[in-house]
Order: sequence, then C-alpha cells, then structure tokens
Amino acid sequence: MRLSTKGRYAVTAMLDLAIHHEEGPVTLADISENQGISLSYLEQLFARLRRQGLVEGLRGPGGGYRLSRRPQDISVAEVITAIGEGIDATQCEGNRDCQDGEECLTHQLWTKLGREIFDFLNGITLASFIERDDVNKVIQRQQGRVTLVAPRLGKTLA
Amino acid sequence: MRLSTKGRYAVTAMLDLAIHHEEGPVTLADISENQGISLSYLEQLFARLRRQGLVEGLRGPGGGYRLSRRPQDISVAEVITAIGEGIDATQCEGNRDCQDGEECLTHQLWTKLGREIFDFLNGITLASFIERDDVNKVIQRQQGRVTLVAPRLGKTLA
DNA sequence: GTAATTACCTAGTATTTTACTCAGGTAATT
DNA sequence: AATTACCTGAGTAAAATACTAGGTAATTAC
Repeated sequence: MRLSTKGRYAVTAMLDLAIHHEEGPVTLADISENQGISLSYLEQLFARLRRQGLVEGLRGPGGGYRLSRRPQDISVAEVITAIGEGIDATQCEGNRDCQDGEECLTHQLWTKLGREIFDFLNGITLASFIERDDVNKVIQRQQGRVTLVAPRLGKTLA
Repeated sequence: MRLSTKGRYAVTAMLDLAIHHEEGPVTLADISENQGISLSYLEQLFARLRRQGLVEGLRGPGGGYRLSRRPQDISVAEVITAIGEGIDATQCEGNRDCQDGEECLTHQLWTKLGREIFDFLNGITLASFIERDDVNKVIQRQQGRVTLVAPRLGKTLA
C-alpha cells in the first residue's frame, strides 16, 4: 500500500465527482481549476480511473466525467489502487524465495500492515466521507461562495 | 500523510528492533543483511529516527541501536512521520488563502482524510503489531531457521 | 453541414524523490 | 591501540512526479 500526492489528487478529484453526482458530468477543466492540478495530468489519472471502471467519460459540450457507480459503492482504497498505488513494490515481489528459500521478515510484516491500511481505506466510501457534517459544511460554504463570486466557473463548484 | 517504500523500510526496521528489544542493541549491519537494505541508507534513516528520539545508538563492540521507549509506546505513525513522511505536501501548505482567500476543497478533504489515516496508524504500536499470533508465528519460524542455518548472523534473527 | 466543446491519446521533459555508493570522519569498548 | 560501531556529507543513477505540447474522436448547438 502506497500513499502519495498522486493518490491524493485522484481521491480528491473523485470526491469532487461524488459531490456533483446528481448534477451530471464534471469536466476535467473544472477540476483542474478547482484543485490546482494541470489538465493533462488529470487526464492521465482519469485514463486509469476509466480503465478500472470507476468513472465514465462523456464527450462533447455538456460532457465530462461521472462516477460509474454510486458514491456509496466506491471506496477510497479502490481509487488509490486504480491509479497504480496498490502495488506492493517489495523488493522480493512475488517471490517467496527472497531469503534462503523463505519469505523475508520485511515481506511478512509489511504485507500484513499494508493489508490493514487497505482494509481501513476500503471501509471509507466516497459517500460516507462526504456525508459528514464537518465536510458538508465546507462544501456548502464553498458552493455559496463560488456561485456568488464567479457563477460561470462551471459545475464543479457552482 | 504519505506512505512509500521509504516508510516501509523504517517501519520494518523498527519492528526488527522491537522484536529483539529484550536482547540488547541490534546493529545496522544485521538489519541490512536481513532486510536487504544498504547500510548507508539505513544509517540515514536511523539518523532521523534518533533525532526524533525514537531510538538510541550504542557505540563500540556489542553496540547497535535499540528503542528509546517500550515497543508498546511507539506507534507506526510516529515512525513514518519521523523520517519526514508526515508532511502534508499540499500545494497550499500552511496557506489558508490558496483560493480566493479561502481554503481549497482539496485542502479540506485531504487533511481530513489524512488525519484519519494518521489516527489509524497511531493506534498501531510496534508491540501490538508484533504480538499477534500470525506475525509471531513467522518470527518464531524465522528465528528457528536462521539459528539453525547461520548462527553467527547476529542478534537480529538469531 | 460547421464550429465549438469535450473526452481521449501519445510523446516528451523538467523536477523531485528514492535508494544507494563512496570517502572519510568520531566515539566507545576491549 | 585495535576493533567495532555510529556519523557526516557529497555525489549519483533510477524511478516517480507533475507537467507541456500536440494531436484525434465524438457529441452538441448553431
């Protein structure tokens, strides 16, 4: 289990989609502007998310991306693994022979801990995370603010 | 909250120390051989762990590193942050002004999730992780094996 | 139809991080 | 005094990160 800024981008972008799940697709341009991520980088991330079946793209005006499943059916762990951060990456990857014909201590301990972290993140869905009071308050505030200041910003925050 | 192979090295090395906590200090040379990490790289990691007060080094023959605190008083989260992976690393780091004078959505969502992951890992101590039956079984097996095959390997697995 | 909008794709690249190597220190034990 | 350990800093190859540039394809609005 790995966890880097790349995973953070993917998760927050997916949360953005989840927030606007009822309102139709969200364009990457909106997410890019919102979250300060370059458009092309987002495209690369979403290419993976799409190949993993987490999102679907809709071309043309009014298009964008939307979640393939309901927000309550997509976990944070799924998003992180979808962009390729679920790979174990131990030196002795598949090998059970990394040390004298047995698994090494590193392998055993880390795969165990990694699985626990995965299980933990697998229990957090996009919906469960958004539906909290504290997070919800921020979303409401942001929506109000941006609608007021720049209503043409797009669906992401409008 | 970040989590990379660097963090894995640190955590597994600390677990190694925790396993032999009753037996005196463990040398980096032993850990290096055990876990397949270069000695100098380990020295760099342990320099940080020492500065954070998680371990203490004992020089001279028979020396090595040992935990500063009891294994039940050191959490996995502490180890990861000690080597510098606890830093938030959002683009709008301390700034609450990253977007139009307000915190951005990314910042809010991720710091929230990051704190949850931290709390989770903070609940796992070196002792609690080792004392499980399944992990313990592996440790026992490894100790038996190495003692049999190469008794002079050192304290780490002997 | 045509033009605009959006997804989608490929290749290249600068920067940072990772993981390591080397070369020399300093300090404590025997 | 010799041994064995820790410490420091500089350098470096490989990988990951984050981005740039330039296309093609599908859909919508006119």
